Amino acid sequence: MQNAAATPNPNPSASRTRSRRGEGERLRDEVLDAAEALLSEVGSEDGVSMRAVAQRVGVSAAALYLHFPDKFSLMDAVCHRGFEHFASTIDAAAGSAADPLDALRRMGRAYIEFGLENPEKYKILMLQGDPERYASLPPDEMPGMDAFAMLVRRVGDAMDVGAARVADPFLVSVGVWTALHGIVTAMIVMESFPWPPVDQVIDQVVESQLRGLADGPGGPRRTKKVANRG
Amino acid sequence: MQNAAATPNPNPSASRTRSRRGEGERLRDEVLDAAEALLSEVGSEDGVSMRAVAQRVGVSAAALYLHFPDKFSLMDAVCHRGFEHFASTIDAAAGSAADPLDALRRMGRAYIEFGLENPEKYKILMLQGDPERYASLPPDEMPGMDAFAMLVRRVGDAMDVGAARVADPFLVSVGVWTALHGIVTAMIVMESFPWPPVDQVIDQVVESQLRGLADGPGGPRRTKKVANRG
DNA sequence: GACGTTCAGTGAACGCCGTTCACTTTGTAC
DNA sequence: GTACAAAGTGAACGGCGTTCACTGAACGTC
Repeated sequence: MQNAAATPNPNPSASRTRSRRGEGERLRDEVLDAAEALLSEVGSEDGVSMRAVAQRVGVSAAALYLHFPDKFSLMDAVCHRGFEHFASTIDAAAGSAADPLDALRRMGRAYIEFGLENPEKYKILMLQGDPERYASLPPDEMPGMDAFAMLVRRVGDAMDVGAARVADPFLVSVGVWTALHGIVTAMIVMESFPWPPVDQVIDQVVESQLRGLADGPGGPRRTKKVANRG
Repeated sequence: MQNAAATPNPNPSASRTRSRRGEGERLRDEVLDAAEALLSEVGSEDGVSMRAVAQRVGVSAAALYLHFPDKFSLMDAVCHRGFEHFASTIDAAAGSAADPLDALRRMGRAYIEFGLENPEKYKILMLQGDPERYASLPPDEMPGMDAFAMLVRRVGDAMDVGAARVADPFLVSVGVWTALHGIVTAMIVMESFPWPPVDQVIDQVVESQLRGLADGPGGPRRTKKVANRG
């Protein structure tokens, strides 16, 4: 029985030379690289130990604490580095859209694709919420908050130009986002579920959300009160 | 800084007397009770250690291994005990419905409520998927599979009586379920998100899924091919 | 070129964890 | 009374995150 974390260092310590004076930050990047590689090899946060990361870099475990106060911060940094362009990627996807509703459709696809391409990071960032440290952050420092703000804006746009029913854009955005989040989460975690082809699932979720947004001649089935929020 | 797991045994060992011959199973239930209590106090699987469970029961840590081969099995048993009536609760919710579409609405609400009332267990069961052990289970042994099968049947019913657009019931059910799952997951994990009142969110998600299901005079915006699946 | 400082990093330890195993205690059947 | 099996113990193993006193090299200064 093999354990990926126990695999001897593929980049052994012999190769690493101590940083020169003033180059201490070099280690920080090396650590992030090693942690990221280890994470995607092992697939879960628990499988990535500080000792294993250190060994792969070719450094003692204590050295990691020169740059990260604890393991949580290290994993956090890894994930944030991976999600640096999350919001902009999603927003860019909307760029080539024909109309605001189409923009939302493209954003939805981009969100799901991004999540499925970075499963370990998505899991850690969005599912691991250590209530003590994460959940107590101010809302605007939460992981996908900038991406969410864009979604709210886009939903508002769609309503402004009459492409979507008038409703509370915040509430609608919560619905859209949780639906996207649900599909990413479920597909990541429950690998053995007999998922239909991913494109079909994306279509199903995104389209049904959009149908909900823009219901045509039938008119709204229910009136929602419009509210303003941050 | 206090650690709930380190709290001294509120049911100290003095009170427990060794089981009589043939009563070994007694310990099993006591362990499950203690683990469940600890889990809901601490809120995460990691916070529940075998030693802490044992201490609370008033027994050595090794004794737990007489009834559970490892920690995973213990947590699994705790969660399954909590979710024993998951499927039936959800199905019961549909019982009093006026029509098949209303039945789906009530099931959705029941699903979300059940999840929000058992957050730790929902997290472990649905989010912790240890790929090595869980994900490789045969599909019909996955946690909520019986509940999902009911959903597929109900969606099929709605289509049969003409209450919903004709489509692939399996695919539609995946969409409905992932949406419900998304909202439960997100609300459990991201506590500090400025959630709208839970009833509004439930309405938003469930209704938009149902609007997608039953689109009236406008007719289907897109045709889906109908497929059959186990 | 010796000196002190400071940066970059080490090695051993602490207390926790899941798990194992040789062992004891206890009740019962013969 | 004795043998046996069930019920449970205690100490240990290796791994974990983290801390802390310490070291060796590089640099500015005299």
